[in-house]
Amino acid sequence: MQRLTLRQEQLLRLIIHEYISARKAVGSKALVEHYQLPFSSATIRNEMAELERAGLINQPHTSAGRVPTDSGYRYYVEHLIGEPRLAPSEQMMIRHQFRQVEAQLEGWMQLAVTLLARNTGNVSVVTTPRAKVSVARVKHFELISIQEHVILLVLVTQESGVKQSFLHWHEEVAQADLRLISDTCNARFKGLSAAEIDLLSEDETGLGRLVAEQLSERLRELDNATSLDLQHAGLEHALLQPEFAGGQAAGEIVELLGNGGFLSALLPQVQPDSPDDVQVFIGSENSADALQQYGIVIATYGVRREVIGLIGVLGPRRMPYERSIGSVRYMAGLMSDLVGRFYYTGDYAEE
Amino acid sequence: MQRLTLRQEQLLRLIIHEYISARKAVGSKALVEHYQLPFSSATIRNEMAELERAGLINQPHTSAGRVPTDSGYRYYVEHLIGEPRLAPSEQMMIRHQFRQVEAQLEGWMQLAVTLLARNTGNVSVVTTPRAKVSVARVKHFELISIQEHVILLVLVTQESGVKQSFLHWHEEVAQADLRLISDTCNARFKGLSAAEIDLLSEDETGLGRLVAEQLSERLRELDNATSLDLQHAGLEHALLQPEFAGGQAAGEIVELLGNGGFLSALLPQVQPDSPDDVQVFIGSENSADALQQYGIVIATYGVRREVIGLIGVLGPRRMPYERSIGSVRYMAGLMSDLVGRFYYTGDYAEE
DNA sequence: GTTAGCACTCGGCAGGCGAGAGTGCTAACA
DNA sequence: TGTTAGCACTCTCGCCTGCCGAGTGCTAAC
Repeated sequence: MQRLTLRQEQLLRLIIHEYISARKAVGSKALVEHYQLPFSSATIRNEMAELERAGLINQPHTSAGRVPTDSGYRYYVEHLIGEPRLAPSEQMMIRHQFRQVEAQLEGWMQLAVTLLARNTGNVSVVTTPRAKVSVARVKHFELISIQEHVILLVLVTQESGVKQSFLHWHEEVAQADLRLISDTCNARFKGLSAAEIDLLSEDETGLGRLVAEQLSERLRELDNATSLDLQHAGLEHALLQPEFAGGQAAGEIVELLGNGGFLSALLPQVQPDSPDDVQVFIGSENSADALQQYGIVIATYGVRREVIGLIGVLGPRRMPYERSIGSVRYMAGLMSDLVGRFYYTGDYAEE
Repeated sequence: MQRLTLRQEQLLRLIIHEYISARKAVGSKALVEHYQLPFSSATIRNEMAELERAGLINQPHTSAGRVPTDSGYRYYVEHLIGEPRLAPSEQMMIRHQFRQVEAQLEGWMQLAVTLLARNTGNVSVVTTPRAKVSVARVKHFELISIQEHVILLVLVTQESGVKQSFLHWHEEVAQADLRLISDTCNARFKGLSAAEIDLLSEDETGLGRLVAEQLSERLRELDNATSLDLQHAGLEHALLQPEFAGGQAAGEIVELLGNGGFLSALLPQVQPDSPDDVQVFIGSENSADALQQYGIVIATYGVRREVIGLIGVLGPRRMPYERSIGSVRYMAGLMSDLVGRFYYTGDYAEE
């Protein structure tokens, strides 16, 4: 696509801004008045005709105003907004809020997704960061007596995954005895994968066998954890958008977010290797049918190439891309930072 | 309120059923035709006038059909549906699904809320069961090395609560050393509450002090856990109801469920001491303003009087009460059963 | 290159109208 | 006494119609 003239670009920008905030097709006259342009509406009309020929805007019907097309938004995102950053004051406010919260992953995710939704006025989503390696192996586990018949098993894998589960056993076992069992089993199973434990577990008897079975089961859960779990916030923003106000569309977006449909539609098109870099998908640019009516601003976060999560914003195609991109970029960077410390370095207290 | 005649009761039942399924005001003629009543529409009209005088139904406007009032639904729930039970085949199907899932609380809650939503065609909610005792005390904890600077702390309280958190420490500590530390600290802190640990922690140094601080923090979190956390499912059902289809109402219900507003509005009016017994709140019967437009069917579940959770259904006033009450009662019983075994007895495998 | 003017298009809205559903009342009937 | 048929009346809803205004493209003049 060839580059537009400066005036055309500014015009496109104005059309998009106006359409985003007023959510109805924008006409030449209204545009001139509202922004006090130094041209008459007729001139604007000529330019608009040009933009329409270029496929960047179109009219829903004759004698209506113009509405940006997907390519129009694309041009805007590529050429007209540069690399938006959050204002320093906003960055400070966000960092401040993160300092208030417990230094734990769930808290960070919860806070990030909430702030992002509030900041962009749209639905925002975040996934847990996941290691990319595929076969989980035992690093260490502990057994803790909870109640008469209930034992807690805590498993840590070599990839720093943590998993806990409850064992039920027919008789009470003292904590000291649990320790003996866990010591021998730890020695035996250290470094093994689910399949390898299965081979050994047949030789085990009694509680040891139950432990082996549980370990194997948990490891397999980690292995099969293709389903990154998705958290979202700000759903109410989307429901207030006229695009999704009808019961039909509202139901669709809720289902999309609720049952994993969103992730499985989104994942194939996300480049996992552009850390902290924001990717934008506008309407028909989405490969999955289910996403055709949305605009998506998403980034990966994590540590180097080892653990990767997603964080981003989901909204109607008519979305404040500039602000969204800035916010998502900042949030992804912040989350990468936090997860990095969390996985690899010392205390978070002094910031 | 005085009792109605048999025919009036049947009529009320029909009106409610018809209104629930067809969701528009029901008229005398349509009723006679649809259910092939052995009376003419004129007779039905007379009876309807009587029901209206009793305040059980009313007309939205002259020459419209009749719509049940809150008192109408109340009469229906009290006198016309008895003690609905789920069909045995449905019970079996549900139990079967529970057998497929990991024997853990989160899994059960997730499954229960999903099934309940599907079964009733409405939004369903569930909270974690919480012990009613107020001060948490250490029973046992373990320290597990995760990575160079990261240690996992798993805490079990005397009330069988489990809490985990990550510690960051400036140097690597071998698992064996962690065990030494945890042994001495366990001996020292066993049976203590947050406040009591705070007193001792000043004498501690090094890692022991960090552990003490963390333990105290986690215990306080358990103490202050007034905010039962709420899970919900089936939101899409509500959004498809015409009552909530507008963006306005849709936004309200999402916010209600999303930020704790629902629980804080509901809790004051729920009787906590009627275990497994279903409570119904219809429209204006709800004490909180925010709930006036909803019908709520809710039950407590848990173990004796010690741990109590909520499970139930939220929908428009026009809600299938009979089916909802049956489903909620069954689910609450099932959850009580599961939680009971989980906290107090042996294996769940054989059902 | 810009602008004023003009004829034209079309969505949205208000108003009028008729159909249909529903009601209460009255009088007749079993 | 309870039930029913008939009737006059009311009100909503959907449909049509005509008008208003916003917006457009084109042309001619500056």
